[in-house]
Amino acid sequence: MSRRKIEIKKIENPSKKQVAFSKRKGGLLKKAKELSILCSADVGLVIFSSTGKLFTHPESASNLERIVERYRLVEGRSHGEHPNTSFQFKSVQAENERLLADMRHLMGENLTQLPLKYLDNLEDDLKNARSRVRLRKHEIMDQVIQRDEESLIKIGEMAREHDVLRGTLAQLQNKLDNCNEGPPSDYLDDNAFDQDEPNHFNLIPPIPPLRLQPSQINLRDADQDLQPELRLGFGSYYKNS
Amino acid sequence: MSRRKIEIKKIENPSKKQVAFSKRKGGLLKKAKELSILCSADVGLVIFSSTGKLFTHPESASNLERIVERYRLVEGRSHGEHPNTSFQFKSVQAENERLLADMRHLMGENLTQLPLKYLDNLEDDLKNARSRVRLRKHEIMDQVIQRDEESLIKIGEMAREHDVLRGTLAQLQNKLDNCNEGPPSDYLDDNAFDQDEPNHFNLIPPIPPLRLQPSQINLRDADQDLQPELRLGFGSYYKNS
DNA sequence: ACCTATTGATAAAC
DNA sequence: TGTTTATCAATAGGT
Repeated sequence: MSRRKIEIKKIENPSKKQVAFSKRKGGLLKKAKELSILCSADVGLVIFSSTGKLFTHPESASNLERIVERYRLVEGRSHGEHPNTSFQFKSVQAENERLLADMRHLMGENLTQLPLKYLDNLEDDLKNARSRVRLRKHEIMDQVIQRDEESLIKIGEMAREHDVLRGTLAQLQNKLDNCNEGPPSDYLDDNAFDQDEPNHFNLIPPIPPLRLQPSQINLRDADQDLQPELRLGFGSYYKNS
Repeated sequence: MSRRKIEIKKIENPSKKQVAFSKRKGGLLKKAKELSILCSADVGLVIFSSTGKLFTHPESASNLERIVERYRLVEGRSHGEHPNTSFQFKSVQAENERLLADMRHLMGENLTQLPLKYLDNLEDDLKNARSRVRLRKHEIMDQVIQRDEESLIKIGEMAREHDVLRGTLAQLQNKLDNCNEGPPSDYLDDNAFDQDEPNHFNLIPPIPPLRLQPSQINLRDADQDLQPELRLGFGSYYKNS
């Protein structure tokens, strides 16, 4: 429905996916509303974006809740299920189990019962995930490198300023020394450096001049022995079955 | 969207309403499915016709039930009116959140807040997982190939036996024909082939001899267009945080 | 249910 | 995110 026909399969490009989601969500909600109005139908629509954001028709939660209840009533009747209080808990628990199973698969575990086609998809997902992770790593590394370069420049500038200040300071110190040997003078203003204490320039320790060091950061090989707390916490989610 | 623009208001004509409902219901369900596939979104749609008939996406009641539960969780959470406030429930829910977060990372999503070290570990995990998946795939493929070869051998043996049997059968047929032209004979025993019916060898249709076909199975490229239900159901497990 | 003129939805580009 | 535009898809009305 647009400039070009698209195949109905998962959009990998996150940006395109987001745009498509936004547009199609709007279209779907609109059509849901139209159907409900035109045909006096009870239409309930819930949409979770892949980022977990919720959108519904109708917008009113209580109205949607009514439709959900109606659905439960009809569906429960055909399956002999009754909406008891523990249902929610069971449902969350069941979702947990599914998540755990998928998670294990994503970690390359418990693969023995999976059909070849599923494994093929899994490998594909892992490949895509890894390339996204690599992309993000490179983004971060580029940022760090850029910040590093900027820092070096900044440090250079500061070093030069610092040298100038030291020079000035030395001059002032000399003049002060001369003054102490001769009559008092007002060359120095107590507030010139916003000091709380009176002048004790001769007590200021000599500051070594800043010099740039060639800083070779090897981001790739750094920290091969990573902190355990930075590992995926997956292993800790295993349950006894 | 059609021959004439229509106003979005209740269709009074029952016949037109029924036609419109049928068409638009199909379109809505189709678009719901498309959105869920294209954008990895969790989409639940229930439609009650004005006559009370129920249509849903997804068609599977358990999958829709899961989405409904997810909706309830999110909606209840935001309104603080969740009836089930037991500690157990909350803990399962919290575990769910953790699983989801890790899951997203394993799918290469929501990476922006992760530190470089974590990403490094993640990439490592993904690499290892993928190699395990590949290993398992190859195991399966090797099994299939081996079974295939064994089957070919077996078929070869059976084909040879079959030829022998056909030869014998032809001989017997000839003899029987000769007997029918001449005096009766007892060359043939009714039970020789364990038949329920009396001999009607000339009624047995000719069986074409089995011959081996070179069977080139391309396991790698087979089924590139995989069934969506074989995909990881990850997208559908997202929740609001 | 099928047909098709027309409106509506939307992918790509900005 | 919003707007525009060229296309593709859905569908109202007719058969």
